Amino acid sequence: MARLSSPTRDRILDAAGKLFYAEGLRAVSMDGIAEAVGVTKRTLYYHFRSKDDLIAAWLQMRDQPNLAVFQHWFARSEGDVADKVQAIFDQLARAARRRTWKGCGFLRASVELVNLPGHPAIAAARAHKKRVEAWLCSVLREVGDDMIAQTLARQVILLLDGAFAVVLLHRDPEYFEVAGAAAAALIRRGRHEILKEQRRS
Amino acid sequence: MARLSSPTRDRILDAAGKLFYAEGLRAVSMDGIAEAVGVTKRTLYYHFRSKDDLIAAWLQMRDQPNLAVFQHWFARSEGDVADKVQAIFDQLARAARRRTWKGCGFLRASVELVNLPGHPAIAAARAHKKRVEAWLCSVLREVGDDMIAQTLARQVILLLDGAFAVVLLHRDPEYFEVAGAAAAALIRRGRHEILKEQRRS
DNA sequence: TTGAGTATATTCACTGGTCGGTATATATTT
DNA sequence: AAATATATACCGACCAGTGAATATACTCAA
Repeated sequence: MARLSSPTRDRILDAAGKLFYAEGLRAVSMDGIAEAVGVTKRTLYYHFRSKDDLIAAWLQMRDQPNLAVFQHWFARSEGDVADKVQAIFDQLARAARRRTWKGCGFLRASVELVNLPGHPAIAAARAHKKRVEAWLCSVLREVGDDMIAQTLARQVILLLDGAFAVVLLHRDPEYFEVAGAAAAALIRRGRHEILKEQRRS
Repeated sequence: MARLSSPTRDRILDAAGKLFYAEGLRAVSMDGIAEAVGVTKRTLYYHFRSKDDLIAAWLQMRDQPNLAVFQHWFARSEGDVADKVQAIFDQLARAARRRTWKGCGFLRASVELVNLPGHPAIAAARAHKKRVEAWLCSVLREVGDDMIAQTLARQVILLLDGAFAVVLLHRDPEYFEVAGAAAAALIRRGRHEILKEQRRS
């Protein structure tokens, strides 16, 4: 039986993930992955039951690190919450200038697997995006009550994923900055409404 | 030589488009399309040079009608510009409740063809999204000057495409409503800034 | 310490099926 | 007869996945 962790398994996940992100899930064959890892295709099927399993394992593996990058960018930056959220978009604009940048692997997977609604990779993508949304909600809690924070978190997520899609299409990182400005404006407006309510009471 | 228009050609485009939208570009084979049209595969290749050509022709054909739907929803609705833009999101929320809804075909094509940057379908998708953005810019011109209108148009596009992506992932049409509220808020804020400047002068 | 036995890990060679695309022939229309 | 349009049958390449054999590493009794 294959173990849950082994050097070979990690090498497979790493190489396969790079290929999936660079070329797309369906554009990458198991033969191609095997060659990239320097291993026979049979070894792939020793460590993973199927290609679909490998895809899902890759996305599950990326969940925590991806969220950690957002949290890092947020924590490192100066200013109020709106500034810190905007900093995430600025960093993404920088990343998107690299030729190797190809958008969000989770969103892309959900598009490529749109005809397989029960695919485990889609569940992984959903879980990841919900974790990001929940984290945003927690840091936006200082702006307003639960409902305001939740709505703002959703709006930020919409701008974030919108920028992923639009920048991938037009290859124009400026959209990340425009999205960041919109996110900051919405957050400040949320805070503003609270101040208005405080004055009222 | 194949003509630019013929009943058979139209039937192919129609059936192929439905399949592409429902299943994804790579998940649909030319054999499958031929069977759906009720025609031999050879006939497909008489009317279209390749599968890639067929994909591009489908997206080019969808450009104008898709934009027209947005314009129709905008024109039919009551209220100011912010309300009318929000109405587009509300209508999309309604559409997304259908089981057959699968997001935006243009965005999905750009994701599926991410490893073929020069693909004609990507050019078609870019042109379509830019046309939508330009139209939004023209209707937002009444809110502020060219720069304000352009920024707002981009922010609306970001929320629109973000909602396409997020709703496709979570299958939760509510995100369209949240996105519409954000778009309306940003537009009203744009108008508000103008009023402030007018007061100042 | 060694050697038999066992679980783990990997290789080679292969399969059935699907894919995009085509060579050739044949209708149908002008 | 010439141009347009469709059908039959086929090709080589690629794809996900597998059967059988083998190498490596660990376990434990003599």
